[in-house]
Amino acid sequence: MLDPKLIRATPEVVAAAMRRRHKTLDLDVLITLESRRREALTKAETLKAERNAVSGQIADLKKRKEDATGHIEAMRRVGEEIKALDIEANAAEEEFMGLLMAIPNLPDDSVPDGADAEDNIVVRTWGEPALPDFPARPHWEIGGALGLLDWERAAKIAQARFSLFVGQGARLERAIQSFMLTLHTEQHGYTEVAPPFLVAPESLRASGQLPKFEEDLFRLREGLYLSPTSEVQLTNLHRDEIFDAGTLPRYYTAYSPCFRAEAGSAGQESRGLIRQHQFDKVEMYKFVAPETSADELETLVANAEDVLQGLGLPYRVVLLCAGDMGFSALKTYDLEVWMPGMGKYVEISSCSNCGDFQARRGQIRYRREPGGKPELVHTLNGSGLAIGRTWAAVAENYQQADGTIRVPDALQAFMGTAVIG
RNA sequence: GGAGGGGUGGCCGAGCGGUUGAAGGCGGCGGUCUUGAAAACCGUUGAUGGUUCCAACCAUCCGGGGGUUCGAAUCCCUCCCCCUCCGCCA
Repeated sequence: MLDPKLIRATPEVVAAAMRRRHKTLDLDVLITLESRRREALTKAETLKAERNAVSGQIADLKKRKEDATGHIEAMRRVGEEIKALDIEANAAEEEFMGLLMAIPNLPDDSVPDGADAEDNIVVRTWGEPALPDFPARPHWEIGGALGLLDWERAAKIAQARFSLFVGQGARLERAIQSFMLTLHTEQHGYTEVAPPFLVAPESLRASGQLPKFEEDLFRLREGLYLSPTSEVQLTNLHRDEIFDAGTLPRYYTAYSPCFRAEAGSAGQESRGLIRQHQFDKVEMYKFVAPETSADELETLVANAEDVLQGLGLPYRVVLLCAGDMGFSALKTYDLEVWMPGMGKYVEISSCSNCGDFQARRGQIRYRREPGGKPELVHTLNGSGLAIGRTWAAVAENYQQADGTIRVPDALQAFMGTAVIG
C-alpha cells in the first residue's frame, strides 16, 4: 500500500509512476474521498470534544444531585450528529482504502521504462547456454522415460497441472530442497522456518495478493486460502510487530508448497513442470532498515545465484522493466535458467524489493534507536529457488546420451547416488 | 465437536457506567547519591489520526466488529484467539 499522504501531497508523482507501470488511475476520485473524510472527521472530533466536556459537567451535576436534563437533551442531539459524521467519514475512508489497496507499488528510479517482458534488461549471464552433442530432450521426456514423473496418475489423483514424482524423481525433489535450505541457513545467514500452508485473508492482504488477485488463489470453504508462495507466510511472520532497535536485518528462509489457480493460463506451457497448480519452493525473505534495502536486494539476488552456481546451471539475471513488475515490488530481478531441452531460458527465481509497501499493509515497523518512533521496515523476497523448475533444469542440463541423468556434485550427498536411471 | 475459564499499556496485574490512557508492580529511560557500580529515592515512560505548524491542542484506541447510553475498559449481541477437562485424531 502506498502512503496515503503521498496521494494528497504529491499526486503528480503517483500519476507518473502509474504511467510507467502502464496503469491508469483516477487520482481525483481519491483526493475527493480524502477531503470528504477529513472534513467529516474534523467536524466529528470538534463535536466529540464538546460532548466530552459536557458529559463531565453532567457527571458533576448528578454528583451534586442537581438537574442535568437540559445538557442531556442537548448531548443526545449532538450524539446523533456525531453518529452521522462518523458514518460519513468511515464510508469515505473505506472507499478510499479500497481503491488504495488496489494501487501497485511505485517503481524505483533505477527500474527501466518498458511495457512488458520485451523491455526487460539482461544485466549479466553466468555459464554457457550450451546444447549437448546429442539431441537434447525436454525434462518431461527424460523424466517420463526414467519413470521419475507420472502425469497420468497425477491427474487421476488430483487433476491436470498437478505433478507426481516417483522414486529417484521424488528423491531429487527432496535433495534439491535440502540443498537449498542448507545453503541459505549455513552460508547465507537465513533462519529456517516451517510455516503453515494455509493462510488467512488478512495475511494475503498484507503481502499484496488480496484484494486484487483473488482469482489466482485456491480458497477453502472455511475461508482460508492455500498459500500461493511462502512470501505470504514470511511477510506475516512479523505482522503488527515493532522490531527493537538493533534487531534488523532479519533473514528468513522457508520451504513450502505453493498453490496457484493459474486462472487464464490455459494453453501456456502446458507440458512439464513449468506451470503447475502446485509446486514446491524455497523462499528467502528479509526485513531490513529502509536505507539498506537497495543493497539487500543485490545480496538477495546473489544468494539465489549461489544456488544455480552451486548446481552448475547456466543462467542470466534480468532486471524487470516498470511495466513487467509484480504488484508489490518497486524493483525486481528475475533469474532465468538455461533449459537445453526446451531450448530457452526459463524464469526460476524472482527477487524483489517491496520497500515499505508490504510493511505498511502489515504494520511491520522498527525503532531506529531505543525509545524512538516506530518506522516502517522494508521487505524483500526472492525464490531460492522454485524446486520444480530446478528439477527440470537439472534433468535437462545433466541429461546424458544414454538417457540417464548425472547428479550434480552438490546434490550427490543428498541423493546418495551419482547417476539417476 | 462438547463443557467451563479467560483476553487490559513492553511484561505482570487492578478496574461501583461519569477527569481511567487507565491503580499497583516489573522492565526501560533520565536524575540525585557514589571513585565507579549496585541499592535507595525522585521523575519519566504507548500507538494512530486531525488541527496547527513543531510547541501545543483535540479525537480515537483496554482481542475484532456492532449495539444500548448524555457518557462504555466497565452493560448487551456477534466473531476471533488462548487456557483447562471430555470426545475425536496424525
